[in-house]
Amino acid sequence: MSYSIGQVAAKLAISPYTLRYYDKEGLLPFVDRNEAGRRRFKDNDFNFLEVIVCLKEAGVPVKQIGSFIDLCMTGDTTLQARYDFLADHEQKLMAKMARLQHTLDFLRWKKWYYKTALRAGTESIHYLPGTNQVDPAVHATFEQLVADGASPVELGKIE
Amino acid sequence: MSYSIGQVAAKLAISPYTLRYYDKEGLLPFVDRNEAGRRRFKDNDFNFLEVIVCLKEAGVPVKQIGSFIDLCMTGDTTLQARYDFLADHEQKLMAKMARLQHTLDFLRWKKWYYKTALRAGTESIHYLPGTNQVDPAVHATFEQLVADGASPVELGKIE
DNA sequence: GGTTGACTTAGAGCTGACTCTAGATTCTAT
DNA sequence: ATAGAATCTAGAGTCAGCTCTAAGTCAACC
Repeated sequence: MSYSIGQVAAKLAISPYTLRYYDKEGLLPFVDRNEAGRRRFKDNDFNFLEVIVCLKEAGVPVKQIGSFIDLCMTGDTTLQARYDFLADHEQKLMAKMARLQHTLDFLRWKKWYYKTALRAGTESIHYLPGTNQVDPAVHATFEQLVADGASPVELGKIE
Repeated sequence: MSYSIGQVAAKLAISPYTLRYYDKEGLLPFVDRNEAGRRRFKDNDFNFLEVIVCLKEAGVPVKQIGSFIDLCMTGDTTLQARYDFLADHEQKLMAKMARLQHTLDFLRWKKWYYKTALRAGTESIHYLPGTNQVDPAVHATFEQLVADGASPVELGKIE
């Protein structure tokens, strides 16, 4: 079974332009061509494409993905290097997810901030008396509610 | 207490160039200037800067962050819009984290793939007999191990 | 009083990742 | 057999998000 660039693009939900660009950047050295020079993707190529899509999603730059594919094409001597590459990006991705969790926590505290302001009809309930500056104690209040067992998600919900 | 652009840049670990760029894009309308026209950041400005950094980390484009700051400057009539904005990006961030979790799962399965190949000294243990194509059953084998209670993280570890 | 260093602006330059155009070729369906 | 759709390449264009340069201002120190 073989597939045209259009079929592969549809399956992966990316444009044929992008696939040609990836090819130009050396990400698709495994793709065959027919007599007319058109790309013919094999079933096994989807194993590579899956990896490419995964690394993209993980935020790995195209050039580095190219290096990984190079390793794949070189053979069994690069097995350790390929493992190390994946382990490295696993660590980076875990670090990123931890940062995103903090970001999410922050968004939830700010939602609570606006929810309470909305209930009061004005943001000024959070200001230091007589100023336009946010009282630093407001964040502490939120943190205390969470420490007392409230869910940040629930605290931010309206209704 | 007030801070120069350089001090703020150092505190946030971003370059003064970037801060000026954000200002140009309308993200810092709240920053005062001294008589000489130099930016003077106030303590309260860090509340805005925190939000900007958070939204950046969440992947919100600079222009959209500018719209949010506009809402903030407009006053209490925009409280609901600000809440909705944050709630929207909370949802988007949760969706992104779910995708990243799948990406992480994939990286772990591939680590296991290379770990087992390394143990055998050759990737060909994963190929269909007599071919250079990966046996689709290999992934199923990994999934079975996970279904039987193995941890994907442990399965990918070497030693 | 002169040098150094941090700051100012406008605007140019850079990078990554596409995205598209032009012009030619090939495949598919009637 | 021919129209229309899909593909090919080379190379140009686009966009976001910085990043830097140039030319000038200003404050601090020796």
